[in-house]
Amino acid sequence: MRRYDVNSESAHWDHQRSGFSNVDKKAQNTVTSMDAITADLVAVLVAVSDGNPKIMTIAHASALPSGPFQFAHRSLQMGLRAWVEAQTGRPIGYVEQLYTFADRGRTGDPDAPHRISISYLGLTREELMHHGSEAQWSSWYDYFPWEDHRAGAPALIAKTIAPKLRAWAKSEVNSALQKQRWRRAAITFGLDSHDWNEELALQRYELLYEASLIPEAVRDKGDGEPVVPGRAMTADHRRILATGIARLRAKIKYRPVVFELMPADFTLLQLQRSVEALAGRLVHKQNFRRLIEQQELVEETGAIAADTIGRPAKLFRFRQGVLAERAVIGSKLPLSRS
Amino acid sequence: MRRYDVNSESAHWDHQRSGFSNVDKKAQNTVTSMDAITADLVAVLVAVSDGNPKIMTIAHASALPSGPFQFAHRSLQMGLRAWVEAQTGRPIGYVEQLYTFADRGRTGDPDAPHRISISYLGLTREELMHHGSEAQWSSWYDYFPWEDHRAGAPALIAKTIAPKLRAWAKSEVNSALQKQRWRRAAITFGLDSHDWNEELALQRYELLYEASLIPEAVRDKGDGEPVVPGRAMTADHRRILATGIARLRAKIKYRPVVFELMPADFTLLQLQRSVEALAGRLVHKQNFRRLIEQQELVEETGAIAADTIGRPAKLFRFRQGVLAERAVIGSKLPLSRS
DNA sequence: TGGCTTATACTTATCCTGAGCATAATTCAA
DNA sequence: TTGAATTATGCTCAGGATAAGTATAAGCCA
Repeated sequence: MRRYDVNSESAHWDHQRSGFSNVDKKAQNTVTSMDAITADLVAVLVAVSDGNPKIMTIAHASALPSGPFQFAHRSLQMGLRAWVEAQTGRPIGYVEQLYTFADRGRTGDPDAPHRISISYLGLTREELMHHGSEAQWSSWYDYFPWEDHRAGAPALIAKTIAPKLRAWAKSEVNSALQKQRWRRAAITFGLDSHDWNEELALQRYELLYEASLIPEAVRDKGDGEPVVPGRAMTADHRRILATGIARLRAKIKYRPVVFELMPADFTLLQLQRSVEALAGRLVHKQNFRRLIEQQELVEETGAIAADTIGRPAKLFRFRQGVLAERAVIGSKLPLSRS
Repeated sequence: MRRYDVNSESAHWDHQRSGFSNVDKKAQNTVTSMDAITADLVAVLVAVSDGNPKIMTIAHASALPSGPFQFAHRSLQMGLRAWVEAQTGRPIGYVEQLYTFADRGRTGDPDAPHRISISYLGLTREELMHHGSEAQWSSWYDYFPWEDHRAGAPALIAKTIAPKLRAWAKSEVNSALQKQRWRRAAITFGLDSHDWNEELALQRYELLYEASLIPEAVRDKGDGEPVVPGRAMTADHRRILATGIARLRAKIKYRPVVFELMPADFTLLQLQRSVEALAGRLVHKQNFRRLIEQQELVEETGAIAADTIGRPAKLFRFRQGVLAERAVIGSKLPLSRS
């Protein structure tokens, strides 16, 4: 049974054996040409500005910032931090590891040496960046136009994606698998009375890749035709970005990470707009406020927002205390006392 | 501000710069002696039997199964799958990546070549294993005796851990940091009116390591005295195990992964016992059943459990359908319709 | 001033959760 | 054979969280 998970590699389910055994562990401290690999650190560095989610890109917005993990780095995360600081001139607050990829199939060349990509999600404020390098901010919806549902489901889903996926499903001869293909499409893209689930960003990308509807698939597999809009990236960077988006969308629901993207003072509407930008959908204003306040995530600064339209809003700041208080995560087990 | 997260590396917060830049990406396809590293795959392979959580270990239960990632492997996950199949004689169902570590500080030798550990969590049924190799099953509470709260908080927390952590906090001269140390101890170990949170397994291990109360810390750092019971492991394997435990404890709450550990047919009590074994705490029986049934995770087989004490229980099986239906994860955002 | 915009308070029905009571169906030992 | 022990299962009940909306406040601008 194939599984889809935010964290899953595309797991081909063949059962080939290899000579891999845990017994011969002794002689592995020497780097042989067979085992030697290189590791890249890849960053999904996120900011929000003007109510849009941005990511840092390089090479004319065609790649995520990445660089080799080097001997000088004491640890992976420090390697990444050092690199981001060199880019931005400032330390970033929040960094978490995303996923480690090593899929030769994705690079085209089957004889290529193993190259591992260790990807990270980083959150920062755009204001902290100094420009001028080849690095720039790009909206992540440039790469995933089907992910922005703030103004309703984008037209391209009904117009392009759904029909193409239906055709892709139909092209499978086995009728059970055919049904399964369409079911998967319907679930991930919210078709056929299924609700849209913003957390499935990675699954959607994987599906479009499998159906050969995006440039990366055509490039890697040599078949199909890229018909779905959205800017591609080098190597599997767009896949890594999808992983980051999915992770962040899941995380903002149970951890106060949005504040990493906010200025020190903000109104509740600004906060809401940031959340909406990340989630790609709108939230209920009054209930959003109730949620924020009841969780005691913020406190009033006393000041009032200037130069606004409509009734001026109070300014809030993040209550630093919660980071220490809240190791507590929501338990969904019906615990017993005794 | 230091953060604690299930996924965080122990992040030393110094701001050293390095020569790491994303500009010199071109010449990186050749493996130089500086950049060359080796990658190990490490598996936290979990089963439940006799109501206890087991992990597969090697080397007389002192290490997690691990082996080098080799050229023959098409992808990381396939390398791991191949390896586990060779060990168990059967494919495993559920595999997910845990974390990638590369912390030289933990190996003792500061000049050691970079060695990356890519760890995975795998779930299986003990019955599927063939024995006879150096591999064996061990209860994970042998390594983390303070994690089992099924019979109430273990005595060693109040008797040994809490006093030692208090002393560790006191040994800090800066009074603010001193307070912070104790606060952290209290939160992670459920002291001072804080509730026990079973998901903080990794944070607890990290704390004991920092406080030099376990053998690994003494081995790596050369100070302190290991006073807390619990079997140690080679390298940072116990840390990886803690990561796996934390991940699994979090995951059983929102994904139906427990069933990977169950036989085909089971009673609801058996299911409950498995969850309790993993979570390390007891759950409310009636509410647990309501939760399971309301989510339509299981269906009756029609049969009835034999050879039991008390009223015989119906047998259930996992409804395979849910894996296809439930891409849906709980949304905690107050979404709006319009 | 009236209309537009945003902020914020409050209401209402519904669902979910924690906690426990009550009863059913067995085994086992006196 | 009876009752204690043990497990299974049905049901209730209160409180809190959630979804959805109504109502009012406080600014701007034409």
